[in-house]
Amino acid sequence: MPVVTLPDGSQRTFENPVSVEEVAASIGPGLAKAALAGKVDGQLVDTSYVIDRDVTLAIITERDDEGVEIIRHSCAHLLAMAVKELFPEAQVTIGPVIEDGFYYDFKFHRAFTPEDLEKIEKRMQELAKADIPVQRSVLGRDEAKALFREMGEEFKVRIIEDIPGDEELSFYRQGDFVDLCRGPHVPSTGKIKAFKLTKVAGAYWRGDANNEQLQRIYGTAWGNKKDLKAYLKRIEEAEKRDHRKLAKKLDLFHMQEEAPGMVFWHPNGWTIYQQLEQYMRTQLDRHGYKEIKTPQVVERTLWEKSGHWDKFKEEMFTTHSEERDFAIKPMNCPCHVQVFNQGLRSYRELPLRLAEFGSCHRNEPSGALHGLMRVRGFVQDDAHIFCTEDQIQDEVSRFIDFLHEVYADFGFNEIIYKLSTRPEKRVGSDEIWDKAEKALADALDAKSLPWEELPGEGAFYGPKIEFSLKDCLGRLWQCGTIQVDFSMPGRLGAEYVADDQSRRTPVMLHRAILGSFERFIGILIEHYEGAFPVWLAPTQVAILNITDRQAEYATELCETLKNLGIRAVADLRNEKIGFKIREHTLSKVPYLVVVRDKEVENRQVALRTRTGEDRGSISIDALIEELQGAIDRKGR
RNA sequence: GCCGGAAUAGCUCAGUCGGUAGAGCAACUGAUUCGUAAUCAGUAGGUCGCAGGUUCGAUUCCUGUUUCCGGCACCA
Repeated sequence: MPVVTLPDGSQRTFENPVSVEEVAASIGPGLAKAALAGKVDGQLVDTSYVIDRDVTLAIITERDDEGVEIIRHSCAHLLAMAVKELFPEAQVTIGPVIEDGFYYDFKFHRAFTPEDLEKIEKRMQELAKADIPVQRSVLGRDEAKALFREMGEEFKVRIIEDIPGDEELSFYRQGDFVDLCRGPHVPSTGKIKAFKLTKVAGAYWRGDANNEQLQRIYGTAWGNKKDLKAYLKRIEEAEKRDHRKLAKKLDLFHMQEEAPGMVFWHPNGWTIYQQLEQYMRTQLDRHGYKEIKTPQVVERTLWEKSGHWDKFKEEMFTTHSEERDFAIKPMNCPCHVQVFNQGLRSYRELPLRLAEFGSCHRNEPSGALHGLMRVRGFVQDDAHIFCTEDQIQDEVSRFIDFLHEVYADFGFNEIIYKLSTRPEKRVGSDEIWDKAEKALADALDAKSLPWEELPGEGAFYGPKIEFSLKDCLGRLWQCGTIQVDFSMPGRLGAEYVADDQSRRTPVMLHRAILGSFERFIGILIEHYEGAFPVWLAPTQVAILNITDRQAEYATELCETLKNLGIRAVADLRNEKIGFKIREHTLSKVPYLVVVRDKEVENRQVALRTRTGEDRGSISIDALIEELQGAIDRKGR
């Protein structure tokens, strides 16, 4: 006599074992129809699951996140079913749920075309409409292997071979299509109501570039049509924010064929870049860093000593002169150690924080390039802290404060923290790793910051914390990092004299807050949709006259503002005011100042913002106060 | 680097089932001095990414190549 406890605390007693579906039906026909799965004692199960003991049960519907996930997963199966019907020679592999959707990888002798995709989607719609029941079954390992081998599904056989022997193998059948799957799934294909195939792409079997390449079909699926529509809208919005498109509109930078992965900054973009650099320079100084500058072209031997040549020679740009090989620096750290190595260092100088806006070049694989987000030539807000092991935690703690301050100035308040710990292949004793990992974890804990551990993801030379920020669309961007390095100072002969007169090797902390300026600006463009906060805006205020009568006053006002360091322009063209307003609004100038005869007479300005807000006539002093207040607020 | 797609005027795009191309905006010229998101008229602008091939003829078809786009892999 199972007693089922529902989420509202109510209990139902049944005479005999009952299925989830039956429980739902006993509550109401609407729920029975909406039921996608059940959650029995916290475990997701199919609606066909039979309850034969006392349990807690929640009926999962499209309103639950888990319900949407199940729909996505089942939609992947529906996709595979449609593909197998239309292209019987295609082989199925895996079809997992991803953010906002799913994909399914197929082995097929040719690539799927967009027309294929249309056909497949159409077939999926028919199959969904047919409301085909989805049935779960359990098979023995040999039986299952034989089944798939018979169907010619070699990849499924390989997957089964990789599943630990003691695990139960469950299968889901809908019509003639069977797939190995953990489940749960929707009870019938009719529950899949809102989906769309989005793209085809190549993908490697098991994510390994050495394996054969498969055809991956991506799709999105939602609990209902409304959510699907909202999602498609969201994608459209994100496309409008594309920094590559906005860069053209706002004349920020360009890239061209002769310099792939390199940026040609235009005056507008370079203004933003300069604001960032000057801002970081001030901040670094305030936080006890010394700025340095090191060479761009450094002999290969140094990269051999640092260990980079071995691992990254393919990705380094090289050149030569007078029989010697050089590399254009891909990173700054070895050069910073050279600066540290000049003269005999004392423990009293530690921690020594050396910062550089170091221009680096990496010959990234062509397929990786992506606007400003992944480039071959970039500049980091890079710094290296030379310190003792005992100073690690305090330095990390200071760094996190510094980083929070900077991110807040850009309006990024949601930050994700990840701690990557020792990988299998590494240098340094376990004792040192214990200490370093603990120092990083303690620094995070001391600030009560939530963090996730990524075991084995640390660099071979030490553990690291990675800081990701969330933009206004909820996308995550990893920007900041602090990495402990036990290896390079030793390799490059860094030493200091300790208080007991012994010579010791310092620990080096690699750290960056923005990451690369290029990428960070790319993120900012998308985050602000090109409407930069006043402190970063290429033009902060545009002064517009109505007729020539106000030209002199407008010019004078523009000069006054410029003398205060405000980026002002006077637009004196013989154009209608509406035209000028439209142009400057489209170029997202934060403040528009209109001067009419009345303003000239009263030495005032009529203020309008780029959002269309009319602030009326104010004095010049009030304008200056407004502008400077906005500049000082930064992105906060 | 791998798979697929794309490349036409400064920008956004149309077009040619093989007969050397067109729109809007921008630019330029002229007129207009016009109170808060587009004044009117005119002019000019393209070896249709690059290199080969097929063809009487290629921007169009084929091959190669470069770059970009979407994924995958990579990311010191």
